[in-house]
Amino acid sequence: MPYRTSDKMRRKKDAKRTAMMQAAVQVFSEKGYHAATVRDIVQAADVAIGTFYFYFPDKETLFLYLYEETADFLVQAVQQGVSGRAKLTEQIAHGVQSYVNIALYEPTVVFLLLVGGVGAVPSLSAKREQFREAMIRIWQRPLDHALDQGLIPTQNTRRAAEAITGACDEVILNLLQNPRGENEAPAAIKDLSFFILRGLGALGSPAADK
Amino acid sequence: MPYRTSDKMRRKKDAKRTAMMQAAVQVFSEKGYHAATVRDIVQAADVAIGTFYFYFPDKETLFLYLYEETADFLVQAVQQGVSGRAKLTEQIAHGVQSYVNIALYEPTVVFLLLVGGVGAVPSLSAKREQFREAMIRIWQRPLDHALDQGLIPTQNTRRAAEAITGACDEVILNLLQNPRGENEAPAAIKDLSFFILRGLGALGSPAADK
Amino acid sequence: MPYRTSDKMRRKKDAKRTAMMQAAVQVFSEKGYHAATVRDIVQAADVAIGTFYFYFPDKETLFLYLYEETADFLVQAVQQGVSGRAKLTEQIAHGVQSYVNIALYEPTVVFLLLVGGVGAVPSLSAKREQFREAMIRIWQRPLDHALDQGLIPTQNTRRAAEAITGACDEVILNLLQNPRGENEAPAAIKDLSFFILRGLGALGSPAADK
Amino acid sequence: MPYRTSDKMRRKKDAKRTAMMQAAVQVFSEKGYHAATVRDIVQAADVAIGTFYFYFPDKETLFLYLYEETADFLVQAVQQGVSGRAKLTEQIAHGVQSYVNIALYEPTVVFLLLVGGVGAVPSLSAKREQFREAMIRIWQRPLDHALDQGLIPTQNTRRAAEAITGACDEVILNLLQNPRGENEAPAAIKDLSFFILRGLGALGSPAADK
DNA sequence: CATGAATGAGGGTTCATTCAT
DNA sequence: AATGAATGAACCCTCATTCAT
Repeated sequence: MPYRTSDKMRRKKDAKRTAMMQAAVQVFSEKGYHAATVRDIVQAADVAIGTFYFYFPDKETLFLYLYEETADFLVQAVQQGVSGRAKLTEQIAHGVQSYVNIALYEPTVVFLLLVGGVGAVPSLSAKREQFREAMIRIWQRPLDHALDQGLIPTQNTRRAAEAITGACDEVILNLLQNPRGENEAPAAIKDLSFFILRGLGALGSPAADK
Repeated sequence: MPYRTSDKMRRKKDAKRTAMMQAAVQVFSEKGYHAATVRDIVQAADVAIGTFYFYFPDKETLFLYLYEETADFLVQAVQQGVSGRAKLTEQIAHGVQSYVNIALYEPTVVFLLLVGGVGAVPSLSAKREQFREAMIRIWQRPLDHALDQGLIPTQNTRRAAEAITGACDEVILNLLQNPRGENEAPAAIKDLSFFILRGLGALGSPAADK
Repeated sequence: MPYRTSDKMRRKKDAKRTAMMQAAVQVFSEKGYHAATVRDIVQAADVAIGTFYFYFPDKETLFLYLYEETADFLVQAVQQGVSGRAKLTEQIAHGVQSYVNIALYEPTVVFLLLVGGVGAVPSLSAKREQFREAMIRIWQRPLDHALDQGLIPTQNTRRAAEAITGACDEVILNLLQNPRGENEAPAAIKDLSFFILRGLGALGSPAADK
Repeated sequence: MPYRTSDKMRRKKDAKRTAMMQAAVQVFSEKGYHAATVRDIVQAADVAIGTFYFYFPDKETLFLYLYEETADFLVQAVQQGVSGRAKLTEQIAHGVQSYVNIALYEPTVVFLLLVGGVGAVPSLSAKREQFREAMIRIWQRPLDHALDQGLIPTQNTRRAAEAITGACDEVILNLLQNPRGENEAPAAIKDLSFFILRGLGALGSPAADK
C-alpha cells in the first residue's frame, strides 16, 4: 500500500526541513554566505548533500529565504514591542527590550542579520536594504506621532530613526560579543532607552536618570 | 589617504603596488572579500596576475592589510576631529564631521569597513572587532572626561560610546546610499551631533535645537 | 505497435508499465539518452520514481530494451512490406512505403532509432549496429534474388543495400523535419523508389519516370 | 624582463590548444557529447582540468566549435571534389571519392559528424541540421544543372540529393566499421558512384557497368 | 621584475538508485 | 505494489596559487 503520506511522514519531513534550516542559519552566521558551503550545512544537519537539494532549490535561495524570514521575525517582534504602547517613552523602551530579548535568545539569527554575508549576492544587498529600512521605519512612526503632538522638539525624524537603529545594533552586538557579567541585558536596555529618549528630547530635564 | 607609498622614495617601483592596492579597495568594497577575485584586482590595476604574488603573499593578507590600514586611517581622522577641541559639544560635532567628510570623500573605503566581507576570513573578524573597539574608545574618552567634570549626568559611558558609534555608522550609510538633495551632509552632521549630545545629556534644555 | 503488454492478460498490472514505456520513448527521443532523466520519464507517466525501479532494473536496461523492441518493430514492418511481393520493383516500393508510413505514424520512434543517444552507452552501439545490419539485410535479400535471376546487372548487393538504407533514412528524416505541403509522403515514396530501382539498374530505360 | 610572449611561447600554446582539440574530438566521437567528461578530455590530452578552461570557455562551446569546424572541413572538401569538374558523372564520382578519402583519413572526425551526440544540446541540433543541409545542397546543385541541360530525366532534385547524402553516409559508415579486405575503398567509391548515377538516370543503358 | 600558462583542490549542483514505509 | 525521502558519486566549472620563461 502506498505509504501514509499524510501523518507521520509529513511531520518528520517538516522536522528535517526545520533542522536543516537551523543548521544553515548556524553555518551562515558563523562563516558568512560565501565561505559557508553546502557541504558544511549538510554536515551540520547530518544529512547527505543530495538531501539539501531535495528540500531547497539552491544555496542562494535558501540564504535569501532565511534572511528574509529572520528579518521579518525580528522586525515584527520589535514592531510589536513598539506598537502596543501609547507613550513614546514606553514605545522606545519596549522596542529596545524586544530587540535585546531576541538577540539574547537567538544570537545566531541576529548575527546573521547584522553582519551576514553582505556584498556576496546582489539580491541579498536589496534584501538587507529592505531590512534596514523596515527597522528604521519602525522607529520613525512613533517619532512622527510624538512630533505632531509636540512631545519632542522639531527634528528630522527619519535621521533620528536611523540613529536609533544604528545605536541599537551596535549596543546589542557588543552585548552579544562581550558578555560582561550576569544581568547586563537589563542595564543595556535601560541605558539605551535613556540615551535614545534623551537624544530625541523626549525627557524633561537632562538630570532625570538613574 | 591610506595605503600611500609608505614614505618617500621608490616611486616607480611602487607604482604597480599602489595601483593594485587601490584597485583592491575598489574591488573588495564592490564585491566583498569572497566574490572579489585576484583576477578582478589585477585586471583593474592593469597588471599581470603573477605581479600580484610578487608584491603580496596572498589575497587574504592583502585584504587584512588593506582593512587595517583603512581602519587606522578612519580611526585617526575621527580621533583628530575629536581630540583637537576642549568642549564636549565641539568634540562630538567635529568627530562626527570628520567621519562624514571621509565617508563622502572615500565612500568606497567606508563601505569596505562597515559592510565588508565579514565572517569571510576568521582573522578578519578579529580585525573588525579591533576597528569597532577603536571607534568606540574614541568616543568614550571625552565622555569619561565630561563625566568627571560633571558636564553630563551619570551614565555608562562605554555603552553610550557604543550607541554613538552605531548611530554614526547607520546615518552615514544612509547618507551614502540614499543621496537626498545637495547639501544633505551638513544637515546630517548637525542632526546627528544634536541627537548624540542630547542623548548624553550634555545639552541644557531639550528645546534648544534648530 | 512496439512495447505492448507482451500478450494478453495482466492488463491492470501493466497499465503503469506500459505508461512508463510509452513515456520513455517520448522522452528519450526528445532529449536523447543522457539528457533524459528517470524523473522526466516517471513524471510523464505520472507515477512515482520508485515505481520505475519496480518494473525496470535501471535506466540503461530500459533504454536498450526499448531500442531493441522499437527496432524489431520497424524491421519487421519493412520486412513485411518487402517479402509479400514477387517483383523487385514492388518489393522496393512496398518496403519504402512501409518505412515511410511508420515514420509518419510514429515519428518519435523513428527519431529515436535514427538519431537516438548514440555513443552514450557502450552496449547501445552494438544494438544500433544490429539494427542497421538488419535493415541492410532486408534490402539485400531481394537484391541477391534479382541478381540471380538476371533482373539487375552485376553489382555488390551488400553495398547497394547499404546505399538504399542510407537513402531511405535521410529522405525520411527530411520528410519528418521539413514537412513541406500536404501529401508529400506519397511523392517521397515514389521518388525514393524510382531512385533506388534506377540505382539498382532494375528499370529498363532511364526516361521511364513521372 | 617580461617574457617573450611572441615567438616560442605562442607556438607552444597553439600546439597545446590543438592537441587538446584533437583529444576532444577523439573523446567526443568515442563517447558522445554527454558521456564524454571534461576530465576524459584533459586526461587524453594529459593536462590539468584547469588548463581546459584556460583554453576553452566550456564543454559545450568547444563541442559546438569542433562540430562546426569539422563539418565545414568535410563540406568544403566534398564541395571541392564536386565543383572542379564539368560532367555530372565526374562530379558525382569525385565528390564521393573526396568524402570517402576523408572518412578513411579521419575516421574519428566523420564519426563525430555522423553519429555525434545528437539531442544532447539544443544548439547542436541546429548545427547538425545545418551540416546535413549543406551536404544535401552540395549534391543538389549539379543535379539542377544537369536537369536544365536535359542530362537527367525530370525529377525532384532535392529529394535525390537527400538520397545521395544518406547513401554516402551509410556506405561510408559501413566501410569504416567493417573494414573488409585491403582496398575496399576504391570499390566502394565505384559502387556508390554507379548506384547514384544510375539512380539519377544519368547513365545511358542500365547494363553499362562493371 | 614581470608575465601568464598551468595547476588542482574544492564548490555548487544533478541524478541514478535504494529502501523504509 | 507503490511511494518518495534520502543518498552520494560524479559532473562542470572557478579561482587562488605556482613557476618557467
